[in-house]
Amino acid sequence: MQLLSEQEVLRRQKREELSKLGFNPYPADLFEVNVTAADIHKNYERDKLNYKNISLAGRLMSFRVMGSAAFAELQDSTGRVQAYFKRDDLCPTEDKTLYNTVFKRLLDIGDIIGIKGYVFTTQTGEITIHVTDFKVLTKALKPLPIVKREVDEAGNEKVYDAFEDAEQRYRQRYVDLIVNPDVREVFRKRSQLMTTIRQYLNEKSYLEVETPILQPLYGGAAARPFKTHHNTLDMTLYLRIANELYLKRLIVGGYDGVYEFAKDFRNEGMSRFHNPEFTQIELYVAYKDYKWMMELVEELIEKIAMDLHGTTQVKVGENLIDFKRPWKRFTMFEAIQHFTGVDISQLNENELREAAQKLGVETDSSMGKGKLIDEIFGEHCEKKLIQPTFIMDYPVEMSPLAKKHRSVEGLVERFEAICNGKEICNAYSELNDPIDQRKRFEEQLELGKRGDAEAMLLDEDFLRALEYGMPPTAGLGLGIDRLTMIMTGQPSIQDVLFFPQMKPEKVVQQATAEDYKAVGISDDLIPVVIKLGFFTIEDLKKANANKLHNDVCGMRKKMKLDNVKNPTMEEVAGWLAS
RNA sequence: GAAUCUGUAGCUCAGCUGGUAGAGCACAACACUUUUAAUGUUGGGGUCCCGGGUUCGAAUCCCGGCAGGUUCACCA
Repeated sequence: MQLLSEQEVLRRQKREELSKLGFNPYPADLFEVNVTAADIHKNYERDKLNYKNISLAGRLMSFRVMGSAAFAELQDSTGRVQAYFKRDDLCPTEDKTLYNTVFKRLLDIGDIIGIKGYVFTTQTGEITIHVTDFKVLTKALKPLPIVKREVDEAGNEKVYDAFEDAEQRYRQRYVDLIVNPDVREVFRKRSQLMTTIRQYLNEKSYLEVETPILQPLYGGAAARPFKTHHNTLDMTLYLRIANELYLKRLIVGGYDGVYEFAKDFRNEGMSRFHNPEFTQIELYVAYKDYKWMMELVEELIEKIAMDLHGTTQVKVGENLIDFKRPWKRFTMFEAIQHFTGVDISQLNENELREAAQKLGVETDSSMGKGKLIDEIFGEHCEKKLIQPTFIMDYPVEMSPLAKKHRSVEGLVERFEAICNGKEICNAYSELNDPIDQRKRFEEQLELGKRGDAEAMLLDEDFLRALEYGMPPTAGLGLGIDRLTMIMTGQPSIQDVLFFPQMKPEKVVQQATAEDYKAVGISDDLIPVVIKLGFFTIEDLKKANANKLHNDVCGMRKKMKLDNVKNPTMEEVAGWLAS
């Protein structure tokens, strides 16, 4: 048995009443739509003749009833439009049921209806649909949060009773999308962003591919995986943490360029920058290097900004970020020198550790050269890089899949683009020397043995592929969620995922109607017992029979259930004894 | 994982030093033929997150849970 609020009960009654009057609250037949709200607002003024006979469907979002005439707002996928309902137009005969009963009494905010009519402009200047006929398309049983907006003379929008509780918005994203148009817009932009990337890469004739999500060995990144089991094969499988090694196999196979929008899964902490599943696009192009890839990233992301905003400048929180090419470029050593004044490029491990400590970076003995450099960078540089910036040439220890630098010992050909203090992409000249790659994997295995839970595994099949020969290749991983956060100015990753991962909703313990009946409580009295706070039979059994009898009779009266007979003392005792 | 804040009506929130809950919107009824946060009058609606404790008495104080936000740490 479900506990319903007064409004939910009422809407269920209205649903019944509609049916009785012959209005199916959930009709099966299609409703012909020939216009959208946005279309009307955009084109009506200069093309009035075309809006004499329109048909539109949407959700009722507000009512302003004034006796025999009323205004309502209808929301479709493109926005809202006002509709005018006039009793004598809707009901030209003596029978005023359609207006008086169906429209005024049985419709609620949240219901979905279809209307037919013509467009006009009201005395106050609002473009409005004069409704000549309407049809109930879906009765909503739950009330929506009512968010009211007012636009003042300066054009500033004021929002009243905003629906902004993050938990409710994420758990019931459908409600969030209904009442918060800016949320709908964020996800539209996310989709546009992916379309722009796809078009850009397709124009270059790169192939969009799909590779396994269930992998017997996880690889391509340093992260802890989700583990699962295949019954028929009776084997452990992992949800991918990256698709890098599979895409490179395809480059070995002879494609010049491959990319995949990949859902990756990492079994790690959650925060406003981390969701257990996230989307990354990975791209591999043969015969290119990381410098070439930098040019591509600049061009692609500048294009995304233009497509989404019509400008290269995007406001993110307090910062105005400009994606206009060319972006600033630093080697990692240059960046550290720039922000700390210390040149660490010639230091050995002990000198590095000393330098790190002087700079206030916490160190421990397990940290090698690469880790130390990375820590200094993370502590002193990354957060300060607001405008898009390329950081190039990383220590080899941090990058087991990247090719050794063409001219500097101890580094690899790798870059990251940092924007708004966060990494948005990561790219290398890919390591294609199978002997070197095997050595790097073996070093990772050593790290694993020392307890590094994120160390990579050795992938024999991947090495076999490299042994057949992979051309020099540039590779890129670009985080779609993080890029969307920046491009839409959203502060947390949950705001760019429709359904972010959350702890399960707590389910309130609740006995069913059958449970109550089983102990001998009649249908009529079940709501009374629930109202008294006995949500489980267990709770009920603990009650004192005299008090329970008294309470039930009292509550029955309070709930004005005049048709329901009070139980006898013996009956109540029977509930508890059964 | 740590620190910190929050949890009261369908929604947004008040509720002081403890005295069995309030507002606005939403809902119901009535009035109202171009309103726009429509308006006016009247009314209904609460597991005050859950469980303990202190007390004559707890939404309020204490302890423990649960859920969420923020910041930090690890990771993209």
